[in-house]
Amino acid sequence: MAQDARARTVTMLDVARRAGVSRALVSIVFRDAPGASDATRERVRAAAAELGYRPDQRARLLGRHRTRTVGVVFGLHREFHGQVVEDLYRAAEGSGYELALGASAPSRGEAQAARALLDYRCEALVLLGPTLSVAALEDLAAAVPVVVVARAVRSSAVDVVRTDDVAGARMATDHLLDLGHTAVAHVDGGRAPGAAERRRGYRAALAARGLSAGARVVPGGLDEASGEVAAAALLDGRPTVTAVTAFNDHCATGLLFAARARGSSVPGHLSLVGYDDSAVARLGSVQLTTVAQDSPALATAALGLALRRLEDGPSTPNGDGVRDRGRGGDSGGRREVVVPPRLVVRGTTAPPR
Amino acid sequence: MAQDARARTVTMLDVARRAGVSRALVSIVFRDAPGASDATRERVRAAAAELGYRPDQRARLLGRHRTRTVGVVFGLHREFHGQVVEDLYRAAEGSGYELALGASAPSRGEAQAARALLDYRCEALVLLGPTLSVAALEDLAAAVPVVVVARAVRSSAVDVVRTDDVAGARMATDHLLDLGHTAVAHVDGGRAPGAAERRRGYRAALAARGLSAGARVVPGGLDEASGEVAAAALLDGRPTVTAVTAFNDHCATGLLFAARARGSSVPGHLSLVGYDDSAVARLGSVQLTTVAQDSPALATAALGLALRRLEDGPSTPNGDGVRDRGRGGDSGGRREVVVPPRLVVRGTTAPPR
DNA sequence: CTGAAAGCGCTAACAT
DNA sequence: ATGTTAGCGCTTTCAG
Repeated sequence: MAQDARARTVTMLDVARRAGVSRALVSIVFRDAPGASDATRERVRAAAAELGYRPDQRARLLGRHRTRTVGVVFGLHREFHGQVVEDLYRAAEGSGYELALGASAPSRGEAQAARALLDYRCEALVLLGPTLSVAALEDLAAAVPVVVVARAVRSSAVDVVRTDDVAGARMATDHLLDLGHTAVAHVDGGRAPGAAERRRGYRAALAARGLSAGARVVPGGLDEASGEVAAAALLDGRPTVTAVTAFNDHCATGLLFAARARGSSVPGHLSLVGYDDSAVARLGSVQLTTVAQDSPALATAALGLALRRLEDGPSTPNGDGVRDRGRGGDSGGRREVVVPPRLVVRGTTAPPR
Repeated sequence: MAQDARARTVTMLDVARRAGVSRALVSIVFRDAPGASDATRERVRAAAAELGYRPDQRARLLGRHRTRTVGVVFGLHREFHGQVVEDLYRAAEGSGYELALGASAPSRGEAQAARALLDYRCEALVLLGPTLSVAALEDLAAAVPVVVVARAVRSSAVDVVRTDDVAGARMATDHLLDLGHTAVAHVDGGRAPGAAERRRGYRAALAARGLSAGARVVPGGLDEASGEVAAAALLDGRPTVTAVTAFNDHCATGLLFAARARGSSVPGHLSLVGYDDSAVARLGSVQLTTVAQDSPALATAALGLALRRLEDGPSTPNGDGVRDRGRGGDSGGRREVVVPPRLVVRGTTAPPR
């Protein structure tokens, strides 16, 4: 029963006729706007259902002056981004706003994704761990409110929501130090968003115990392969460290595999802490000690900031209370929400032996 | 220099005025339609650039009768989907069609994602490994051409593009059998797309050597945790198998960790084959033998089928040659493209000892 | 090559 | 409560 002749698109007028009312009435019903009796609403909805009518979003958004759509740019290959996107959907539910996704990947730039989203007239942009230059971000911010998630951008043009990575890395390092380790290395994330902060947290922890001299930052990255490379630097020859904090769980996993492949047991010979509390970290047979980011909180805050910008627009001089120009003299008072991380102690960390 | 007063949206008319031409001209230029001198095009583009004009996609799509947009539904937490989506973008480049993303996740159903895409009037839908019922798929297919990727849907309502999973699983199993293993188990993917085929390929390989009696299918899944659970079933007590094929690399990774945690070496005590050739599989310290799916081919074929449906629409009775109603008497002749898998032999498989 | 004009499927005043 | 009527920003035909 394959209906090959695609039915002509059902329009509002069709529904109106079917229900014996005017088009405006149908519009009212579908917008849940006041001005229609319950009986009519019922009738219209029934007619629509029978015809399989669904309002055309393009037309809706065009007619309305606002799209009430927030664009989200995320990395297709970033596990953590998937989590945040899911939480953003949750956060958007019932907010009256829709989400539009723009994917970035090695072969598809973030700028391109963002531009495409703007072409659909998203009213705001949420960028997950963007690697865009500050100039590029400000460029986007010139068009719509921009919220950067998981990267500490120092620009008065964008809002920022991020985990306190300095604190996170510090917790991880302190945990190792508390266990008695004195030779702790950090495999960093290079130029990845958050990497600088995590390096800083690591160094701060060492400094606080007068161990700065022993700081050892090894080049890493955000995938497993980078952890593997770091393992070579760290473990080949006579091992000089007994513990490592890695940029993230992926990196830590690579390191873990590589360490075990070399016969060094974790946490026997080497203690290891990751970051992000990913799926692997939770495995019973991995039990990676890690620093968890509160993705729901990040998502909620990000969407919250975006919506606040939209609601207290420049066109609404006197908002309903909350004013966001709190500090400095810069117009708009860009905001930064910093979410605390949480250390999850599992099985890859133990006292040195 | 934060410009707080968002500039009023720049419209085509603004560009026209600035360039000293008519609106129609601007339209022509931006559509790359014939009817404007090179000099004029230049002038219009310049004016647009100065004003930062970007055509409004909503209006564009509304005015045009076609949206030339293909909707893609993918799983936010499926690493392989990310790969295919990236390849779909590549495939779409220069095709004259745009992609619109709809994400599914535990908290956001595929149907919901698909519906949202249809509300934007996508002309076709590409669904990656959907878990939707056949009825639901046919429902969608009633509205637009639907291409299902990575799942063997037996319905005349949708086109299908998939890896030959039976062959893939068989290659994996044969490889183990060729190495001399006789006790080979399969950790399956339950009800996941492709799981049934992979079970079948596994069984076929055993049957071909008269080993059917020793077939052992262990319940698994598509994440690491499922592999871990399977490991318990397989390795606790006296191990009864010397080799395992897993539903995918994630599952295999869980199994690998769990096996090593139990002190059974891979491939020493246990040979292991995954599926998908994911990032972890390629790690130097993992070197997982696996079955690779040709993601670029899948993406290209999927988009190709979708576009073919759109171009040889029912409204174009006599296409430019290719006819897709080849077999059976069903209207439309649904197509299926089966892409061959490729066995990648690495280090987790070895002869039994 | 240009300008006028109808229409895409809605929304949102404004009348009745 | 219900109908009428302009738009929204663009595409596309058609006569200049």
